[in-house]
Amino acid sequence: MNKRVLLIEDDGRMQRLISDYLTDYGFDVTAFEEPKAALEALNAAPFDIVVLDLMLPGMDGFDVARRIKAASNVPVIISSARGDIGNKIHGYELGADDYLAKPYEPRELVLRIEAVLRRYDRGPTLQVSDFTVDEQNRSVSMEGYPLELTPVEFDIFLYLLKHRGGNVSREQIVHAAALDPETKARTVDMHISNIRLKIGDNAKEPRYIKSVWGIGYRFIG
Amino acid sequence: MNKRVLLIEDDGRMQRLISDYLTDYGFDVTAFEEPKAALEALNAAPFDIVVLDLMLPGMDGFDVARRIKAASNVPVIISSARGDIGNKIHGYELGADDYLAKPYEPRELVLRIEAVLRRYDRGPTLQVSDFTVDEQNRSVSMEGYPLELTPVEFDIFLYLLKHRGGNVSREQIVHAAALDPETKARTVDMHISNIRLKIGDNAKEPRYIKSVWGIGYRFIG
DNA sequence: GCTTATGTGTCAATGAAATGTCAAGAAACG
DNA sequence: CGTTTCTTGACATTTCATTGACACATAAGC
Repeated sequence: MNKRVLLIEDDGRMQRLISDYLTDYGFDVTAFEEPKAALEALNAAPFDIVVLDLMLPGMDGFDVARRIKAASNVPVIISSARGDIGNKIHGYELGADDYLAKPYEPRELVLRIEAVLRRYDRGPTLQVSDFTVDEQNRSVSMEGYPLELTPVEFDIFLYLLKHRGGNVSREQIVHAAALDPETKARTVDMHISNIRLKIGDNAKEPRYIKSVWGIGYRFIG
Repeated sequence: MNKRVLLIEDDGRMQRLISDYLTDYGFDVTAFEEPKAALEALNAAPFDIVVLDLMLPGMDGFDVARRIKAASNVPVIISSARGDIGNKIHGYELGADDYLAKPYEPRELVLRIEAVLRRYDRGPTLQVSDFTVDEQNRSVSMEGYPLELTPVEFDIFLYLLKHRGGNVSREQIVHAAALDPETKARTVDMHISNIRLKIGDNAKEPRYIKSVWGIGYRFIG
């Protein structure tokens, strides 16, 4: 099954060139000049990846990228005029998965697309201690066996893993899991308690999540 | 305070290029061609991030990465020859915080470094005598081994370290640890006593915290 | 040197505060 | 609706902070 590419590019000549090239390399390409139409298409049918040209008419390119990322978690590759460093930074902040400066070789685009898709197929797995985390899929496994963490538990656990070795306050945890800032300390403790249950840890002799009195918690690898 | 980057790269031309570029962007760069020397430097002084080139002489790059991660929880960005996907996966499994395929734009490296550092957001670490203090994390380690100080003990110890060589009164300590101003002298003594226990010091022949009769205490480095 | 007043070290008891977990209910989800 | 997830109060438990008590150390005066 060919991968489906959504191409948003206003220059007709360029669009045809890229489109043909990608098709030759076995992609199914759907191209739009209008970002609005592209967004509708994205809602109507799933795509595997979006290639977005930032120089677009009628709508700010960043806005398009933001909408795409808000609507789905499809990977996005942004292209724009060479040397536009501000855009480059902005692109990454928007969560673009790769960035390509114009003019570029079509072959380069193919490589980037393949690289990004590979990353997505098996999301960048974070490996810490006995745990493997696929951030894209929001899944965690422990020594190969999947853990069933709730959304909040996942966010908290991921935050702890990323700060392994360091102390993490309850405030940080509340923020990391996007909880109501007014959330009580006991709530965080409860989530930790539940996580500990699921990973077979206990508070008194922790193998993974240690309580730090007066501070919060710490993941010990 | 500039972020400190430890660069491990065996190609001299490349090393100079990257080094200069990072310096321009406000990083303090220490570069090594030999991984062994780099590991020693890492033990001697704290770095905020390590940039490691996998193609290294005399030692397997993976082994270096493993040792770095084993020795400290400093973030690591790995770079290696393009398309070496096996390495890429392997890199992530080692706990590398990001991966960069060669050849890459120096600017790209800067972006990745900033992204990783943002994720880590470590407070600056204070290094005094045998102790390393992360003020932000409120954690202390002694010769690499973590100390378990209570909140008040931490505040007091930090204050002593910051005033190493100088005398510190009980009143100052009470103030520094945000204790009730009415707190009795004996309370401060007790905290000092407990701290001394935890750092293996004793009152009579102090190696770290010396009592100054009639005045208070002094940290002797 | 001896005495005395005062400072310091640490034990042990107490009270204060943080944490672990239960269980009940509220909120989100399908 | 029924189920899952999230939140929070309640209570037990743990850990910490404080302080008096008393031994010991130090400085100053005689």
